Amino acid sequence: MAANSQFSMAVHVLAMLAKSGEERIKSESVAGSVNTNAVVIRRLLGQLNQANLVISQTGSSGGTRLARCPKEITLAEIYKAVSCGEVFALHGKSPNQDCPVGKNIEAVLCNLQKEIDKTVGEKLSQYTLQSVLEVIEQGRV
Amino acid sequence: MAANSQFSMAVHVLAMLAKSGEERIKSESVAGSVNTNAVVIRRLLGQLNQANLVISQTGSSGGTRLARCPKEITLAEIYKAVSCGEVFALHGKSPNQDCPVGKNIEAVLCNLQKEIDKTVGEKLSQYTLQSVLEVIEQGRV
DNA sequence: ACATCTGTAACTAAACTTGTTACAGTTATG
DNA sequence: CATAACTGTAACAAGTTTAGTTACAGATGT
Repeated sequence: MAANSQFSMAVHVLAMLAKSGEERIKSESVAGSVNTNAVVIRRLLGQLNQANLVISQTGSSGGTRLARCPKEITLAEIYKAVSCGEVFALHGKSPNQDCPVGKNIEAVLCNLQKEIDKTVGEKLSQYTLQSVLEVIEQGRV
Repeated sequence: MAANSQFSMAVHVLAMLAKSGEERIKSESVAGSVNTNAVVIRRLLGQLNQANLVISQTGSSGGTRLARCPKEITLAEIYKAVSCGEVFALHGKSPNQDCPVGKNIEAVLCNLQKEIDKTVGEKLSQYTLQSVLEVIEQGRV
């Protein structure tokens, strides 16, 4: 279980909130659908809250709802809110700077990394939470 | 050190092999440039070998060289050869099938995953090992 | 025969994600 | 105002992954 599934979980959670409209949903309910612990959900909601995607209320009859209309939330925003960010990682240790390849490879890979991340972001921004919800409610993909 | 940097390492390694042309390179030499252990390099070369990107020779004066011309090796092939594959992971546990969202979200995310992976592959196939080598040798990015 | 490589198994250490318990702080309600 | 019902968050355990290491079998040139 070491693969990062936060984006998947985030889309799931936000789809539920989108479906519920103005109504506030409890972390326990969401956890039931995602099939995990409520604290895991609250941790995730914390990140989504920081990204201004949801609004939570504490106290009795508290819960969480979307901060914006599902039509205005793109998957790119969700990805950005929860991801560690990079499709692939650069070297852990720095390459040997005395080697002509080692000396320049980092800059090349860093630029490539940015470009790939940008490409992923652009693709994800083609989808909104609304579009995801529509597919889910139609039951066909 | 848990972020997957195999793609970065693979590009580095293959760039070195590309620069050396027909000459066979020892894993020890490559390890010196990447700044890691020779066994790590040999493990990586094993994957690149399975993908028909390199050819290794055992025994004294053995080593590894590219299996093809750098112009014919795209970064997409390299990515495919070493990556675990996915930009984001699906849920670890299955969502609650009794929930209308939980029931359908997996299929939606799975399709999305495939599409993102395809997008990354297409972007990476725009670059060849040759093009990477040219940037490295010019020293500017 | 021997030195020099690759290939690979086995083990360790570090990092990360998830799950879980525990508890402080907030809010609605009788 | 007391209590029940929430969220927010810290702290810790467990499982997984990656990288680094050591060790050694097998291949090959001299």
